[in-house]
Amino acid sequence: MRSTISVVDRAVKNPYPVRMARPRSFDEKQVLNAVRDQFWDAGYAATSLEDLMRVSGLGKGSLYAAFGDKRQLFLRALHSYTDDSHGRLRQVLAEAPRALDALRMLLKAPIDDPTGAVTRRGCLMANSAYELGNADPEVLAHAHRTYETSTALIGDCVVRAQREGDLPAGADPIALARALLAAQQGLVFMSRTGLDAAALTATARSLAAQLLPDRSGD
Amino acid sequence: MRSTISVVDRAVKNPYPVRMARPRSFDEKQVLNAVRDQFWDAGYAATSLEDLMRVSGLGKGSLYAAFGDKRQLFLRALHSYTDDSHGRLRQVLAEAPRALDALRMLLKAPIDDPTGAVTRRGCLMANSAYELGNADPEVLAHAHRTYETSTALIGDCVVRAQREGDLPAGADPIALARALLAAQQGLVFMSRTGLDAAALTATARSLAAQLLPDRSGD
DNA sequence: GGAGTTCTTGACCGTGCGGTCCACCATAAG
DNA sequence: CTTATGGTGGACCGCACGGTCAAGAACTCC
Repeated sequence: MRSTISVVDRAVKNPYPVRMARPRSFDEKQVLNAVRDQFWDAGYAATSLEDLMRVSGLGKGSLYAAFGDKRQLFLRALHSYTDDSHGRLRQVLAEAPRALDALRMLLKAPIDDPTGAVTRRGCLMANSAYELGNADPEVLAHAHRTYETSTALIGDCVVRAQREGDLPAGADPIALARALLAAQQGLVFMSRTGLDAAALTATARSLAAQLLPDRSGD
Repeated sequence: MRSTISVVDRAVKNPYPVRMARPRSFDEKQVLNAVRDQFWDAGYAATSLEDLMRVSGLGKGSLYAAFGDKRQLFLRALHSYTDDSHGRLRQVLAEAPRALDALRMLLKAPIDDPTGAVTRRGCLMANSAYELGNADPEVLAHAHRTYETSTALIGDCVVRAQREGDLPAGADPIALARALLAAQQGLVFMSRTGLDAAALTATARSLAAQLLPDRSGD
């Protein structure tokens, strides 16, 4: 009986069933980050299992035991990415002293990047939707959910900006949020095609000037 | 000597060197169109040679003899696509009685599509830039050139709209053209993720209202 | 009809892929 | 210590891919 009780105690204290054996020698989050970067840089199809083993430092067996096949590992990394992105977005939108500033950041983010290296990678979710959207409905569905969430977050911020008197109260916040999101994705895309920083900046300024007009003079 | 002269004559009249032999049993343009649709629907990596043989109706040998390898065939199809697209863009921009209407069409095009099937495919050039941009500099360079050309065409149209009094004369035409292009790419992208037609329409309207304001009341 | 040339077909090849499996290892409990 | 258990790494497999090639078909010219 003693052993049974001991087993129950252990099950409460840690997730290992019955008995602990050899513990994992890697941190799941670190592996997911490394894998995410690899998929981000090279895309799904162009990333081989060998690449994944190299960047994660794990053997095939470990990867498969821990995450399943390549596609599942990719989906895990993708979810981790979108969760992080939304976390950062929430933070930016919440921390800005004025909501309008936060919204302007959305359009300025793609150009706050001297070398263009960061922006050139684009957004992993967008890249994946483009590469796999036709073939993998789950990726498409996740993209849809992701952008709906982003739209809602930005929409809240638009409402706040309206309350603060920085945006016309009449406009539909969701439509404006979607317009901002579309504009941002467009900017990232143009950066990805190699548009130079100066032109990108001018474009972002033009978009911001018209989608988020300065009403301080009102 | 007679044969030499004959060769010259023939070279002028048709592209076959020296002597005509078995003629091609396919039309190059038709093959390129079929291949383009396949790449468009499935992407580059997800399209196998077998797919290409199926849609073109040709054997491997013929494809390779006529176009080289898979990548070259893809590049040919891509160039054909961008040429056609620019042709249509030129036509739309030139034929519109008022330049502003033509510019509005740019943002409305993604939603003039009841089932969404057409828009869901997105733009082959954009899809390719996303999928291959990291790995194939030539695709990226072609994307860059393509969008520079589009920018120039749209920029001309903006100038015309300014002359016609439909857009503020002060704005930088190129920056506005780039903003419109970015907005359009953003719209196409959101459609690709499965955004429903109603939301897409509202977004397009919101973008058009702010980027191309109605000045008829002025 | 014969000769010469190109186009077509499909069998064939090597490679690299994703995925499986198993022998070995590290750890915890007794 | 022994034993049980889960983690690890790499050898191995089958397959589908992109790409090659040779033999035959289709055509023109003489």
